[in-house]
Amino acid sequence: MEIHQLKYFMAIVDTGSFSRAAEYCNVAQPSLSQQIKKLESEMGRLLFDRLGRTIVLTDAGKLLIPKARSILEELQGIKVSIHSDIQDGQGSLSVGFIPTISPFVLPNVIRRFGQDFPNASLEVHEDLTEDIVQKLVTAELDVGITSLPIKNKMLQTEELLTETLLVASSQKYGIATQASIRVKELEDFPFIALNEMHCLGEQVQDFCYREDVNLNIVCHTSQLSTVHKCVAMGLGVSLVPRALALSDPIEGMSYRAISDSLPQRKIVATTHAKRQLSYLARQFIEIVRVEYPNEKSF
Amino acid sequence: MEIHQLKYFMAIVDTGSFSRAAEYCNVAQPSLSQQIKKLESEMGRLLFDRLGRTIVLTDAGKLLIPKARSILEELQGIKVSIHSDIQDGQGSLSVGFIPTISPFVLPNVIRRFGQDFPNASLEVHEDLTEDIVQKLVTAELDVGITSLPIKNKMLQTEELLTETLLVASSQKYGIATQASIRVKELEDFPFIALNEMHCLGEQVQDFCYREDVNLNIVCHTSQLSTVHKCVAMGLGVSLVPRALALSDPIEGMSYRAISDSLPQRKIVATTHAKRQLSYLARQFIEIVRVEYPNEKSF
DNA sequence: ATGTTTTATAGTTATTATCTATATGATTAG
DNA sequence: CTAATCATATAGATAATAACTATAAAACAT
Repeated sequence: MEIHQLKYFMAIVDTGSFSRAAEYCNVAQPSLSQQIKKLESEMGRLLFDRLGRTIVLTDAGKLLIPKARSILEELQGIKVSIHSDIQDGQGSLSVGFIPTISPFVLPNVIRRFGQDFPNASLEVHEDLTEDIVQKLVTAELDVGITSLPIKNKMLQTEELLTETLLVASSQKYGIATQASIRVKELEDFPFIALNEMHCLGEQVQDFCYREDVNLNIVCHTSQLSTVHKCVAMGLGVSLVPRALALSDPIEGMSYRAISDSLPQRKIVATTHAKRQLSYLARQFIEIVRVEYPNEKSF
Repeated sequence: MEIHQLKYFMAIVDTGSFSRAAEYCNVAQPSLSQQIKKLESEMGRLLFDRLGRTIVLTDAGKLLIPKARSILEELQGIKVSIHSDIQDGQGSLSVGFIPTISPFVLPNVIRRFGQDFPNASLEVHEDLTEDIVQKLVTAELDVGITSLPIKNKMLQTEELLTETLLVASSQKYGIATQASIRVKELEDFPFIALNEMHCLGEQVQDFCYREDVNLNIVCHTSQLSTVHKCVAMGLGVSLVPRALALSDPIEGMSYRAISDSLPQRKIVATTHAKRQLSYLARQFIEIVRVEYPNEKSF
């Protein structure tokens, strides 16, 4: 059964004749005769009784009408309907965050996305950069919110913001109240380090290496929140993302910028270079950009 | 947009690859590549992202899946569904009765048909033979319940029964109580005649002409029920269908067969010779055959 | 009867889906 | 890092098929 056969059938039904239907369909009349004959033989029943000059629907023909009409309408509407479904935010999106970003942005982003796209289904993964990269490559994820560098050349990144790392410390250390903090002063305090499995841990290491700072690391933890708590307990100081200070500040702690050299990380939306970004993905990235904590300055 | 394109699309979705889908569809792989490309260009959107070895659905692709599946299933089911709709008695039927039949059979036939085919829509016309013939020819009617002769050669008839005409009279006349009635005796009583516009009127005339009976017609009416009432009032006798006596006998009247020559009319189902009889039409004819009043004998 | 109209059939042409062969590009193995 | 392998895309040829032209057959109108 072919669509043009159903079209011809409906045209004959609507016009009441093969000839007029042929004209309407811009084909020659014998084409209709042939195609209807095919349709009839496929259905195993006549669709029309040919009474010489006039034709009449058989019972099978009558019953075919609503079905044929429905199929043609459905087909007709597909293109437009997909277009509007997309604008409607229908669809699914699978995104990944690294653990040193998700705590600050995930809640707001999920809420906002849910508000803006109630018909979309969102799947969120929290993973280390490495795993996110892998899942982006295999298309398990549509978008990854990570920090640079992303070295996989299958992927492309879109910069969202540059995030400063601030010196976090409790009041116990003088660094909390100094007029300004210089890089080299980091050596003077015990340091709470994030495990290198996190890109943030690496980034801090790299920064210190570049700045020739020899940290006095007294603790390695695998979670940023643990780092934060350790600092709050006065076990040492650390370098933490500005967003942490904005989103989850702990009472009595100070978060201060270094005056002579800013440690920074670039937050990016990472996607597969060969995949076209879906509408939802683009909108999601914009939501992250907007919802990323960014109010006051330090 | 063509059906095979949707089939290929779904096969690719189901198998996850062009090659496997091609195998599944029993076509070569390039055919799929081409047809999907066509589909994509018609939709104005990519359906798959080609990531080298693997492919991933785009958002448009994901949204197409349910629509394509629904259309294919609908198409798939059409043949069977029409078949079962017909067995289900779905459809419409337009039938005609002549006025000298309808009073006896219409009510029962309509009731029975409605019970047997609750999903069918029945349209009943009461018309003179001539009009029924015309409407059968133009296919306004599917079936006509008439009496012979039907001379139009576009039509065919199927015999339902042979109906005897009985001598109807009131007790006023001796004919009501005689041991037997002979044709010639009809001349001895005033006769109530049905207008010749009715085939029954003609049939009575013809019968009398053949039997060389000279009726003493005292009244011409255009309705059988009027004939009946006139006879009941003792204005004369008449020849009426057996079914009238069975269906609407009037208290105190006699309905008796002629002993030496039976006037009869053949009741037939008339249909267009070139139209195939629908299932409903066949069933309808059988219902008329069964429901036609036929209990006792006279 | 004759001309007109409508559908069906026959044979041909044109379209187009499919095929084979091969290129391109990506992942896997050595 | 190169070679082998696997998957999709492209090119050109072939085959299937829908469409065409011409004409027949049938039915209706004049």
